[in-house]
Amino acid sequence: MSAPALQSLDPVRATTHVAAPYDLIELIFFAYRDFVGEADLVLSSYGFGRAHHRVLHFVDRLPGLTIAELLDILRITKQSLNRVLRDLVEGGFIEQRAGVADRRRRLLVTTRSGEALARELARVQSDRIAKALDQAGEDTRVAVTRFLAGMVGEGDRAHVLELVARGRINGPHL
Amino acid sequence: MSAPALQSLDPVRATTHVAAPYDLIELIFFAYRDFVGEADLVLSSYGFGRAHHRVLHFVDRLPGLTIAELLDILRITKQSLNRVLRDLVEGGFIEQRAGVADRRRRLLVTTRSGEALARELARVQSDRIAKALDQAGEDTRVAVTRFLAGMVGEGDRAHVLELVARGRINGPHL
DNA sequence: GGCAGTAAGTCAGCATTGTTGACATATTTC
DNA sequence: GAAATATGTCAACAATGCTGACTTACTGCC
Repeated sequence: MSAPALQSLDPVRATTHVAAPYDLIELIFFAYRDFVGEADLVLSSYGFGRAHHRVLHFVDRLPGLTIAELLDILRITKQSLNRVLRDLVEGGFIEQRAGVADRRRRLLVTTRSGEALARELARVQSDRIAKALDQAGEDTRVAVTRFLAGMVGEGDRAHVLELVARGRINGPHL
Repeated sequence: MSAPALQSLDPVRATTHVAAPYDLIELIFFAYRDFVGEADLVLSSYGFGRAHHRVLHFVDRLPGLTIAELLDILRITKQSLNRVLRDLVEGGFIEQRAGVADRRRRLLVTTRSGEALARELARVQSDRIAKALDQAGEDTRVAVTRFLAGMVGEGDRAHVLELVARGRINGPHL
């Protein structure tokens, strides 16, 4: 926090407040609407929805992911997860393997076609992000990355950053 | 686009690609999940959901909004909108007035309690944004605003920016 | 004045994706 | 062997999208 006490000492701001970032609240809505909307179009041609996308994405990025870890990432119930996971497995996009150390665990991995779909979806989203970063100018990427990380709940932030880094280690996927 | 042709001329990048921004794809997911999740908690104590929030928010920000404009913002069908709008009207959070020039139009405005709820929800989201901006350092706000605007579909961007500006004109709401 | 077009409301039914609760199975750990 | 753990499954329900069809009220225009 950068010197919050200054605010009440500043005569101009003493009786007023910092304007609430309504522009950002609204831009987050519109940006997210269009960001996921474009992927939805691709997904619907496969008979899948947004929930399938999330599962496929994280399995592609974190091969060997378990059900428990996925539930923790998505914050949904296992019944909801199982419904979409079943579609993906039956469609030949995801495979399950028994864990090595613990055979109760199901390690999830993408098949060739699952990987292809995940990458296709990531490409349309990456293109949109790349254009937005490009238009926004220098240093934007670092600022945006920090901002988004700061938007994640404090208790979960370290875990999220670790997951994102884990995904990166698996390579740029290109 | 900053000199995309350079990429194929750069010997280091000639056979490879720019790494896809997987970190940003994932951070957008986690940031949005927690951003709306916190508001959902408040909403559920009123028996409302995310869809009610969106309607209430934009009506509070753009008093006198018509059904047609709201449908264009939310990109849902009038049947979906009507379901949640009816809840908000019956709950005494939104009022409808006949249009002045065109009496077919319903001008939507928040009641006192509707305004209070809208502001309460905006406050928790503003607080999260303010903290994230603060942690991310100087110049972040401009960069993030530009980035988010760039994420909006090109065809809709001018309209979105106009709406956001229109909302701002109504005052800082504090 | 009457008629076409427009803004909005409504009914019915359905899909996706979230929820609870209860219970089953396989495996590990103690 | 018993308890705990990881996962799967059945059933029912809620929120929020959708399509299609039809109504009502009002405006604009010939």
